[in-house]
Amino acid sequence: MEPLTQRQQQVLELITEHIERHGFPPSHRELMLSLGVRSQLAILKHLRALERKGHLVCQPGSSRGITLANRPPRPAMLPIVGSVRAGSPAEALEDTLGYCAADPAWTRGADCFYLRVSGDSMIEAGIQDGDLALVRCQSTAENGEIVVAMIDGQATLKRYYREEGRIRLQPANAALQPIIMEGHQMAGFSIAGRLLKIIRDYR
Amino acid sequence: MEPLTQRQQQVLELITEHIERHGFPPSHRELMLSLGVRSQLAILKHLRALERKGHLVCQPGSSRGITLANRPPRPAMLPIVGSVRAGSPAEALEDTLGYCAADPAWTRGADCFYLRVSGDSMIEAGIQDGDLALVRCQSTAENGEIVVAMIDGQATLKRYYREEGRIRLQPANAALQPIIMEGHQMAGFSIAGRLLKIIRDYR
DNA sequence: GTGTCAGGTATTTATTTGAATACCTATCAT
DNA sequence: ATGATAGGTATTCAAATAAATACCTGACAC
Repeated sequence: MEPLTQRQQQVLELITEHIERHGFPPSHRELMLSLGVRSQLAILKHLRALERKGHLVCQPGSSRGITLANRPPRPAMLPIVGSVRAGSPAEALEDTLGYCAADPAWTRGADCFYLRVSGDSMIEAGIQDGDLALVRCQSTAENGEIVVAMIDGQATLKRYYREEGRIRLQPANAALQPIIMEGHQMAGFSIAGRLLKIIRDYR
Repeated sequence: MEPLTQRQQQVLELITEHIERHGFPPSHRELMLSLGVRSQLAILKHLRALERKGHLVCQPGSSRGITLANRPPRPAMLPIVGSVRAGSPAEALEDTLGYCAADPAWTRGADCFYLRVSGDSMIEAGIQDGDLALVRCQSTAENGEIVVAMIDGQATLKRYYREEGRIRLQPANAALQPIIMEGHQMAGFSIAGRLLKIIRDYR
Protein backbone atom coordinates (compact mmCIF):
# COMPACT_ATOMS: atom_id res chain seq x y z
CA MET A 1 0.00 0.00 0.00
CA GLU A 2 1.14 3.48 -0.83
CA PRO A 3 2.80 5.14 2.18
CA LEU A 4 1.14 8.00 4.01
CA THR A 5 2.67 11.39 4.71
CA GLN A 6 3.00 12.42 8.35
CA ARG A 7 0.05 14.75 7.99
CA GLN A 8 -2.14 12.09 6.38
CA GLN A 9 -1.19 9.66 9.12
CA GLN A 10 -2.24 12.28 11.64
CA VAL A 11 -5.60 12.81 9.92
CA LEU A 12 -6.22 9.06 9.79
CA GLU A 13 -5.46 8.74 13.50
CA LEU A 14 -7.78 11.64 14.32
CA ILE A 15 -10.59 9.94 12.43
CA THR A 16 -9.95 6.57 14.06
CA GLU A 17 -9.81 8.18 17.48
CA HIS A 18 -13.05 10.08 16.89
CA ILE A 19 -14.82 6.89 15.88
CA GLU A 20 -13.42 5.12 18.93
CA ARG A 21 -14.68 7.81 21.24
CA HIS A 22 -18.01 8.75 19.68
CA GLY A 23 -19.03 5.81 17.58
CA PHE A 24 -19.29 7.88 14.43
CA PRO A 25 -16.78 9.65 12.18
CA PRO A 26 -16.01 13.39 12.43
CA SER A 27 -17.40 15.94 9.98
CA HIS A 28 -15.08 17.99 7.79
CA ARG A 29 -15.45 20.98 10.06
CA GLU A 30 -14.72 18.99 13.19
CA LEU A 31 -11.59 17.65 11.55
CA MET A 32 -10.67 21.27 10.70
CA LEU A 33 -10.79 22.24 14.35
CA SER A 34 -9.00 19.10 15.55
CA LEU A 35 -6.27 19.64 13.01
CA GLY A 36 -5.98 23.36 13.75
CA VAL A 37 -6.64 24.28 10.17
CA ARG A 38 -8.90 27.02 8.81
CA SER A 39 -9.96 25.47 5.53
CA GLN A 40 -12.35 22.67 4.72
CA LEU A 41 -10.68 22.08 1.41
CA ALA A 42 -7.52 21.04 3.21
CA ILE A 43 -9.56 18.33 4.92
CA LEU A 44 -11.25 17.32 1.69
CA LYS A 45 -7.86 16.92 0.03
CA HIS A 46 -6.60 14.78 2.87
CA LEU A 47 -9.69 12.58 2.71
CA ARG A 48 -9.28 12.21 -1.05
CA ALA A 49 -5.63 11.28 -0.62
CA LEU A 50 -6.47 8.74 2.10
CA GLU A 51 -9.21 7.33 -0.11
CA ARG A 52 -6.88 7.12 -3.10
CA LYS A 53 -4.33 5.28 -0.98
CA GLY A 54 -6.99 2.85 0.13
CA HIS A 55 -7.23 3.66 3.82
CA LEU A 56 -10.84 4.75 3.80
CA VAL A 57 -13.91 5.16 1.61
CA CYS A 58 -15.91 8.36 1.47
CA GLN A 59 -19.64 8.03 0.82
CA PRO A 60 -20.41 10.93 -1.54
CA GLY A 61 -23.17 13.24 -0.41
CA SER A 62 -23.40 11.64 2.98
CA SER A 63 -22.53 13.50 6.15
CA ARG A 64 -19.73 11.88 8.12
CA GLY A 65 -19.71 9.27 5.39
CA ILE A 66 -16.28 7.90 6.20
CA THR A 67 -15.78 4.14 6.22
CA LEU A 68 -12.38 2.95 7.40
CA ALA A 69 -10.83 0.29 5.19
CA ASN A 70 -8.30 -2.38 6.10
CA ARG A 71 -9.93 -2.87 9.42
CA PRO A 72 -8.44 -6.02 10.86
CA PRO A 73 -11.14 -8.63 11.46
CA ARG A 74 -12.02 -8.28 15.09
CA PRO A 75 -12.10 -11.17 17.47
CA ALA A 76 -15.50 -12.76 17.93
CA MET A 77 -16.96 -13.72 21.28
CA LEU A 78 -17.90 -17.41 21.07
CA PRO A 79 -20.17 -19.22 23.51
CA ILE A 80 -18.74 -21.57 26.12
CA VAL A 81 -21.09 -24.54 26.20
CA GLY A 82 -21.49 -26.89 29.10
CA SER A 83 -22.98 -29.72 27.12
CA VAL A 84 -23.15 -30.54 23.41
CA ARG A 85 -26.35 -32.30 22.52
CA ALA A 86 -27.92 -33.91 19.53
CA GLY A 87 -26.58 -33.03 16.10
CA SER A 88 -23.62 -30.83 15.33
CA PRO A 89 -24.81 -27.36 14.35
CA ALA A 90 -24.82 -24.30 16.52
CA GLU A 91 -28.44 -24.57 17.60
CA ALA A 92 -27.63 -27.84 19.33
CA LEU A 93 -25.45 -26.05 21.87
CA GLU A 94 -27.00 -26.08 25.28
CA ASP A 95 -26.24 -24.40 28.57
CA THR A 96 -24.16 -21.42 27.53
CA LEU A 97 -21.83 -20.82 30.48
CA GLY A 98 -20.46 -17.56 29.10
CA TYR A 99 -18.50 -16.16 26.22
CA CYS A 100 -14.82 -16.04 25.37
CA ALA A 101 -12.84 -14.19 22.71
CA ALA A 102 -11.51 -16.08 19.70
CA ASP A 103 -8.81 -14.75 17.42
CA PRO A 104 -10.01 -14.56 13.79
CA ALA A 105 -6.88 -16.48 12.77
CA TRP A 106 -8.06 -19.39 14.92
CA THR A 107 -11.54 -19.79 13.48
CA ARG A 108 -10.83 -18.46 9.96
CA GLY A 109 -14.49 -17.73 9.60
CA ALA A 110 -15.59 -21.27 10.43
CA ASP A 111 -18.40 -21.99 12.86
CA CYS A 112 -16.77 -22.65 16.24
CA PHE A 113 -17.57 -22.84 19.94
CA TYR A 114 -15.83 -23.34 23.25
CA LEU A 115 -16.24 -26.45 25.37
CA ARG A 116 -15.23 -26.75 29.03
CA VAL A 117 -13.25 -29.96 29.35
CA SER A 118 -14.10 -32.32 32.18
CA GLY A 119 -12.07 -35.35 33.12
CA ASP A 120 -8.50 -36.47 32.54
CA SER A 121 -9.04 -38.81 29.61
CA MET A 122 -6.78 -36.70 27.35
CA ILE A 123 -4.16 -35.85 29.95
CA GLU A 124 -1.28 -37.29 27.93
CA ALA A 125 -2.19 -34.98 25.05
CA GLY A 126 -1.73 -32.08 27.46
CA ILE A 127 -5.45 -31.53 27.98
CA GLN A 128 -6.46 -31.17 31.61
CA ASP A 129 -9.69 -31.07 33.57
CA GLY A 130 -11.16 -27.56 33.39
CA ASP A 131 -9.35 -26.54 30.20
CA LEU A 132 -11.22 -24.55 27.60
CA ALA A 133 -11.35 -26.25 24.20
CA LEU A 134 -11.94 -24.29 21.01
CA VAL A 135 -13.91 -26.60 18.72
CA ARG A 136 -14.59 -26.15 15.03
CA CYS A 137 -18.01 -27.49 14.02
CA GLN A 138 -17.61 -30.30 11.50
CA SER A 139 -19.07 -33.78 11.09
CA THR A 140 -16.04 -35.57 9.64
CA ALA A 141 -12.41 -35.84 10.70
CA GLU A 142 -9.07 -37.28 9.66
CA ASN A 143 -7.53 -40.22 11.47
CA GLY A 144 -5.61 -39.12 14.57
CA GLU A 145 -7.39 -35.79 14.97
CA ILE A 146 -8.90 -34.92 18.32
CA VAL A 147 -12.67 -34.55 18.00
CA VAL A 148 -15.70 -33.79 20.10
CA ALA A 149 -17.51 -37.11 19.69
CA MET A 150 -21.20 -37.46 20.42
CA ILE A 151 -22.21 -40.85 21.79
CA ASP A 152 -25.90 -41.17 22.58
CA GLY A 153 -26.14 -37.46 23.36
CA GLN A 154 -22.98 -37.34 25.49
CA ALA A 155 -20.03 -35.22 24.37
CA THR A 156 -16.50 -36.53 24.82
CA LEU A 157 -13.09 -35.41 23.64
CA LYS A 158 -11.08 -38.22 22.02
CA ARG A 159 -8.66 -39.03 19.25
CA TYR A 160 -10.55 -40.31 16.19
CA TYR A 161 -9.54 -43.37 14.18
CA ARG A 162 -11.66 -44.88 11.42
CA GLU A 163 -10.61 -48.51 10.99
CA GLU A 164 -12.04 -51.42 8.97
CA GLY A 165 -15.74 -51.51 9.76
CA ARG A 166 -15.38 -49.72 13.07
CA ILE A 167 -14.50 -46.44 14.73
CA ARG A 168 -12.01 -46.23 17.58
CA LEU A 169 -12.08 -43.31 20.01
CA GLN A 170 -8.72 -43.32 21.73
CA PRO A 171 -8.17 -41.59 25.07
CA ALA A 172 -4.74 -40.16 25.83
CA ASN A 173 -4.54 -41.81 29.23
CA ALA A 174 -2.81 -45.15 29.82
CA ALA A 175 -5.37 -46.01 32.49
CA LEU A 176 -8.28 -45.88 30.04
CA GLN A 177 -9.42 -48.23 27.29
CA PRO A 178 -10.36 -47.01 23.80
CA ILE A 179 -14.05 -46.83 22.89
CA ILE A 180 -14.76 -49.13 19.96
CA MET A 181 -17.90 -48.74 17.93
CA GLU A 182 -19.13 -51.06 15.21
CA GLY A 183 -22.38 -52.08 13.59
CA HIS A 184 -25.50 -50.82 15.28
CA GLN A 185 -23.46 -48.80 17.81
CA MET A 186 -22.59 -46.37 15.04
CA ALA A 187 -26.19 -45.13 14.95
CA GLY A 188 -25.88 -43.08 18.12
CA PHE A 189 -22.51 -41.68 17.09
CA SER A 190 -21.55 -38.46 15.39
CA ILE A 191 -18.74 -35.92 15.33
CA ALA A 192 -19.62 -32.48 16.67
CA GLY A 193 -16.33 -30.85 15.79
CA ARG A 194 -12.56 -30.88 15.76
CA LEU A 195 -10.27 -29.52 18.46
CA LEU A 196 -8.44 -26.38 17.37
CA LYS A 197 -7.04 -24.90 20.58
CA ILE A 198 -6.70 -25.54 24.27
CA ILE A 199 -6.75 -22.59 26.66
CA ARG A 200 -5.76 -23.11 30.28
CA ASP A 201 -5.99 -20.77 33.24
CA TYR A 202 -2.99 -20.39 35.57
CA ARG A 203 -4.37 -17.56 37.64
CA MET B 1 -32.54 -1.85 32.15
CA GLU B 2 -35.99 -0.90 30.99
CA PRO B 3 -37.26 -3.34 28.36
CA LEU B 4 -37.64 -2.31 24.72
CA THR B 5 -40.78 -2.60 22.65
CA GLN B 6 -40.55 -4.77 19.52
CA ARG B 7 -40.40 -1.68 17.34
CA GLN B 8 -37.65 -0.09 19.44
CA GLN B 9 -35.68 -3.34 19.33
CA GLN B 10 -36.03 -3.29 15.56
CA VAL B 11 -34.77 0.30 15.34
CA LEU B 12 -31.80 -0.52 17.57
CA GLU B 13 -30.91 -3.50 15.39
CA LEU B 14 -31.15 -1.39 12.24
CA ILE B 15 -28.77 1.15 13.72
CA THR B 16 -26.30 -1.52 14.87
CA GLU B 17 -26.44 -3.20 11.48
CA HIS B 18 -25.84 0.09 9.65
CA ILE B 19 -22.81 0.82 11.81
CA GLU B 20 -21.51 -2.69 11.19
CA ARG B 21 -21.84 -2.31 7.46
CA HIS B 22 -20.83 1.31 6.89
CA GLY B 23 -18.77 2.31 9.89
CA PHE B 24 -21.09 5.20 10.75
CA PRO B 25 -24.66 5.48 12.06
CA PRO B 26 -27.66 6.10 9.79
CA SER B 27 -29.33 9.50 9.47
CA HIS B 28 -32.94 10.00 10.48
CA ARG B 29 -34.03 9.85 6.84
CA GLU B 30 -32.14 6.67 6.17
CA LEU B 31 -33.79 5.11 9.20
CA MET B 32 -37.14 6.28 7.85
CA LEU B 33 -36.57 4.40 4.61
CA SER B 34 -35.18 1.28 6.31
CA LEU B 35 -38.11 1.20 8.67
CA GLY B 36 -40.64 1.86 5.90
CA VAL B 37 -42.00 4.91 7.65
CA ARG B 38 -42.88 8.28 6.14
CA SER B 39 -42.15 10.55 9.08
CA GLN B 40 -38.91 11.73 10.64
CA LEU B 41 -40.63 12.45 13.89
CA ALA B 42 -41.39 8.77 14.31
CA ILE B 43 -37.64 8.13 14.12
CA LEU B 44 -36.90 10.99 16.50
CA LYS B 45 -39.32 9.56 19.03
CA HIS B 46 -37.74 6.14 18.79
CA LEU B 47 -34.29 7.59 19.26
CA ARG B 48 -35.47 9.56 22.28
CA ALA B 49 -37.03 6.43 23.74
CA LEU B 50 -33.87 4.40 23.15
CA GLU B 51 -31.82 7.19 24.69
CA ARG B 52 -34.12 7.40 27.70
CA LYS B 53 -33.80 3.65 28.19
CA GLY B 54 -30.03 3.92 28.05
CA HIS B 55 -29.29 2.05 24.84
CA LEU B 56 -27.73 4.94 22.99
CA VAL B 57 -26.75 8.59 23.27
CA CYS B 58 -27.75 11.21 20.70
CA GLN B 59 -25.34 14.07 20.13
CA PRO B 60 -27.65 17.10 19.72
CA GLY B 61 -27.15 19.10 16.55
CA SER B 62 -24.79 16.59 15.08
CA SER B 63 -25.64 14.59 11.98
CA ARG B 64 -25.63 10.86 12.54
CA GLY B 65 -24.73 11.68 16.13
CA ILE B 66 -25.69 8.30 17.53
CA THR B 67 -23.38 6.63 20.04
CA LEU B 68 -24.33 3.12 21.04
CA ALA B 69 -24.15 2.45 24.77
CA ASN B 70 -23.58 -0.84 26.59
CA ARG B 71 -20.98 -1.88 24.08
CA PRO B 72 -19.24 -4.93 25.49
CA PRO B 73 -15.50 -4.38 25.96
CA ARG B 74 -13.90 -5.78 22.88
CA PRO B 75 -10.98 -8.15 22.91
CA ALA B 76 -7.61 -6.52 22.45
CA MET B 77 -4.96 -7.76 20.08
CA LEU B 78 -1.77 -8.22 22.10
CA PRO B 79 1.71 -8.63 20.63
CA ILE B 80 3.40 -12.03 20.54
CA VAL B 81 7.03 -11.37 21.47
CA GLY B 82 9.90 -13.61 20.57
CA SER B 83 12.27 -12.32 23.20
CA VAL B 84 11.75 -10.30 26.37
CA ARG B 85 14.69 -8.03 27.03
CA ALA B 86 15.85 -5.65 29.71
CA GLY B 87 13.27 -4.31 32.16
CA SER B 88 9.65 -5.25 32.34
CA PRO B 89 7.54 -2.60 30.61
CA ALA B 90 6.00 -2.88 27.19
CA GLU B 91 8.71 -0.95 25.37
CA ALA B 92 11.22 -3.64 26.35
CA LEU B 93 9.41 -6.17 24.17
CA GLU B 94 11.45 -7.05 21.14
CA ASP B 95 10.80 -8.99 17.97
CA THR B 96 7.02 -8.85 17.67
CA LEU B 97 6.12 -12.09 15.89
CA GLY B 98 2.48 -11.15 15.45
CA TYR B 99 -0.68 -10.40 17.36
CA CYS B 100 -3.26 -12.53 19.10
CA ALA B 101 -6.65 -11.76 20.61
CA ALA B 102 -7.05 -11.58 24.38
CA ASP B 103 -10.38 -11.74 26.15
CA PRO B 104 -10.97 -8.65 28.33
CA ALA B 105 -11.76 -10.98 31.23
CA TRP B 106 -8.23 -12.41 30.99
CA THR B 107 -6.30 -9.16 31.17
CA ARG B 108 -8.82 -7.17 33.22
CA GLY B 109 -7.24 -4.02 31.89
CA ALA B 110 -3.74 -4.95 33.00
CA ASP B 111 -0.73 -4.59 30.71
CA CYS B 112 -0.16 -8.00 29.13
CA PHE B 113 1.64 -9.65 26.24
CA TYR B 114 2.00 -13.07 24.64
CA LEU B 115 5.20 -15.10 24.77
CA ARG B 116 5.95 -18.08 22.55
CA VAL B 117 7.23 -20.84 24.85
CA SER B 118 10.37 -22.72 23.84
CA GLY B 119 11.67 -25.80 25.57
CA ASP B 120 10.15 -28.44 27.80
CA SER B 121 11.23 -27.11 31.18
CA MET B 122 7.61 -26.71 32.34
CA ILE B 123 6.23 -29.88 30.75
CA GLU B 124 4.91 -31.28 34.02
CA ALA B 125 2.83 -28.13 34.52
CA GLY B 126 1.20 -28.88 31.18
CA ILE B 127 3.21 -26.27 29.28
CA GLN B 128 4.72 -27.54 26.05
CA ASP B 129 7.21 -26.32 23.50
CA GLY B 130 5.49 -23.91 21.10
CA ASP B 131 2.63 -23.00 23.44
CA LEU B 132 1.48 -19.40 23.61
CA ALA B 133 1.73 -17.90 27.10
CA LEU B 134 -0.37 -14.91 28.11
CA VAL B 135 1.78 -12.92 30.54
CA ARG B 136 0.69 -10.09 32.80
CA CYS B 137 3.42 -7.46 33.22
CA GLN B 138 4.44 -7.24 36.88
CA SER B 139 7.73 -7.14 38.74
CA THR B 140 6.76 -9.12 41.84
CA ALA B 141 5.09 -12.49 42.37
CA GLU B 142 3.79 -14.82 45.06
CA ASN B 143 5.59 -18.04 45.95
CA GLY B 144 4.63 -20.86 43.63
CA GLU B 145 3.37 -18.65 40.78
CA ILE B 146 4.71 -19.23 37.31
CA VAL B 147 6.60 -16.15 36.14
CA VAL B 148 8.56 -14.93 33.15
CA ALA B 149 11.96 -14.52 34.82
CA MET B 150 14.67 -12.37 33.29
CA ILE B 151 18.19 -13.62 33.94
CA ASP B 152 20.91 -11.52 32.34
CA GLY B 153 18.57 -10.50 29.53
CA GLN B 154 17.26 -14.02 28.88
CA ALA B 155 13.57 -14.79 29.42
CA THR B 156 12.54 -18.07 31.00
CA LEU B 157 9.28 -19.49 32.31
CA LYS B 158 9.62 -20.99 35.80
CA ARG B 159 7.87 -21.39 39.13
CA TYR B 160 8.97 -18.65 41.51
CA TYR B 161 9.98 -19.27 45.14
CA ARG B 162 11.48 -16.61 47.38
CA GLU B 163 13.39 -18.37 50.18
CA GLU B 164 15.75 -17.17 52.92
CA GLY B 165 18.31 -14.97 51.20
CA ARG B 166 17.81 -16.53 47.81
CA ILE B 167 15.41 -17.02 44.94
CA ARG B 168 14.63 -20.44 43.49
CA LEU B 169 13.30 -20.80 39.95
CA GLN B 170 11.82 -24.28 39.79
CA PRO B 171 11.28 -26.04 36.46
CA ALA B 172 8.42 -28.51 36.15
CA ASN B 173 10.58 -31.24 34.66
CA ALA B 174 12.17 -34.02 36.73
CA ALA B 175 15.20 -34.01 34.42
CA LEU B 176 16.10 -30.39 35.23
CA GLN B 177 17.63 -28.75 38.27
CA PRO B 178 16.20 -25.58 39.87
CA ILE B 179 17.98 -22.30 39.24
CA ILE B 180 19.17 -20.85 42.54
CA MET B 181 20.15 -17.22 42.78
CA GLU B 182 21.73 -15.53 45.77
CA GLY B 183 23.91 -12.55 46.53
CA HIS B 184 25.42 -10.84 43.51
CA GLN B 185 23.51 -13.12 41.14
CA MET B 186 20.33 -11.29 42.06
CA ALA B 187 21.56 -8.18 40.22
CA GLY B 188 20.89 -9.57 36.78
CA PHE B 189 17.49 -10.92 37.81
CA SER B 190 14.02 -9.51 37.50
CA ILE B 191 10.45 -10.64 36.96
CA ALA B 192 8.88 -9.59 33.67
CA GLY B 193 5.43 -10.89 34.44
CA ARG B 194 3.15 -13.64 35.69
CA LEU B 195 1.63 -16.42 33.63
CA LEU B 196 -2.13 -16.02 33.18
CA LYS B 197 -3.02 -18.43 30.37
CA ILE B 198 -1.58 -21.09 28.11
CA ILE B 199 -2.93 -21.44 24.58
CA ARG B 200 -2.02 -24.48 22.53
CA ASP B 201 -2.62 -25.26 18.88
CA TYR B 202 -3.96 -28.69 17.89
CA ARG B 203 -4.52 -27.95 14.23
C1' DG C 1 -65.17 8.00 29.70
C1' DT C 2 -60.57 9.57 30.14
C1' DG C 3 -55.78 9.86 30.37
C1' DT C 4 -51.42 7.86 28.98
C1' DC C 5 -48.35 5.96 25.87
C1' DA C 6 -46.27 3.86 21.62
C1' DG C 7 -46.36 4.87 17.06
C1' DG C 8 -47.62 7.43 13.19
C1' DT C 9 -48.41 11.48 8.93
C1' DA C 10 -47.49 15.91 6.88
C1' DT C 11 -44.93 20.02 6.70
C1' DT C 12 -41.63 23.59 7.85
C1' DT C 13 -37.24 25.70 9.52
C1' DA C 14 -32.56 26.38 10.86
C1' DT C 15 -28.30 24.25 10.90
C1' DT C 16 -24.87 21.15 9.56
C1' DT C 17 -22.39 19.49 6.14
C1' DG C 18 -20.11 18.11 1.70
C1' DA C 19 -18.48 20.07 -2.24
C1' DA C 20 -16.84 23.55 -5.29
C1' DT C 21 -14.07 27.71 -6.97
C1' DA C 22 -10.04 30.68 -7.09
C1' DC C 23 -5.70 31.33 -5.36
C1' DC C 24 -1.35 30.88 -2.25
C1' DT C 25 3.13 28.53 -0.31
C1' DA C 26 6.36 25.46 0.25
C1' DT C 27 9.28 21.13 -1.08
C1' DC C 28 11.47 18.22 -4.33
C1' DA C 29 12.95 15.79 -8.41
C1' DT C 30 14.18 16.65 -13.02
C1' DA D 1 13.53 26.95 -14.26
C1' DT D 2 9.92 24.19 -14.02
C1' DG D 3 6.42 21.04 -13.19
C1' DA D 4 4.36 17.87 -9.74
C1' DT D 5 2.77 17.26 -5.25
C1' DA D 6 1.41 18.09 -0.34
C1' DG D 7 -0.73 21.42 2.22
C1' DG D 8 -3.01 25.62 2.94
C1' DT D 9 -6.67 30.23 3.12
C1' DA D 10 -11.00 32.43 2.06
C1' DT D 11 -15.50 32.16 0.36
C1' DT D 12 -19.74 30.42 -1.66
C1' DC D 13 -23.57 27.20 -2.56
C1' DA D 14 -26.67 23.37 -2.53
C1' DA D 15 -27.85 19.22 -0.43
C1' DA D 16 -28.29 16.56 3.75
C1' DT D 17 -29.81 16.70 8.19
C1' DA D 18 -31.74 17.46 12.95
C1' DA D 19 -35.47 19.39 15.05
C1' DA D 20 -39.83 21.42 15.72
C1' DT D 21 -44.99 22.11 15.13
C1' DA D 22 -49.70 20.50 14.71
C1' DC D 23 -52.42 16.60 14.49
C1' DC D 24 -54.01 11.44 14.06
C1' DT D 25 -54.65 6.29 15.66
C1' DG D 26 -55.03 2.43 18.51
C1' DA D 27 -54.11 -0.19 22.73
C1' DC D 28 -54.56 -0.32 27.58
C1' DA D 29 -55.12 0.87 32.42
C1' DC D 30 -58.14 3.03 35.74
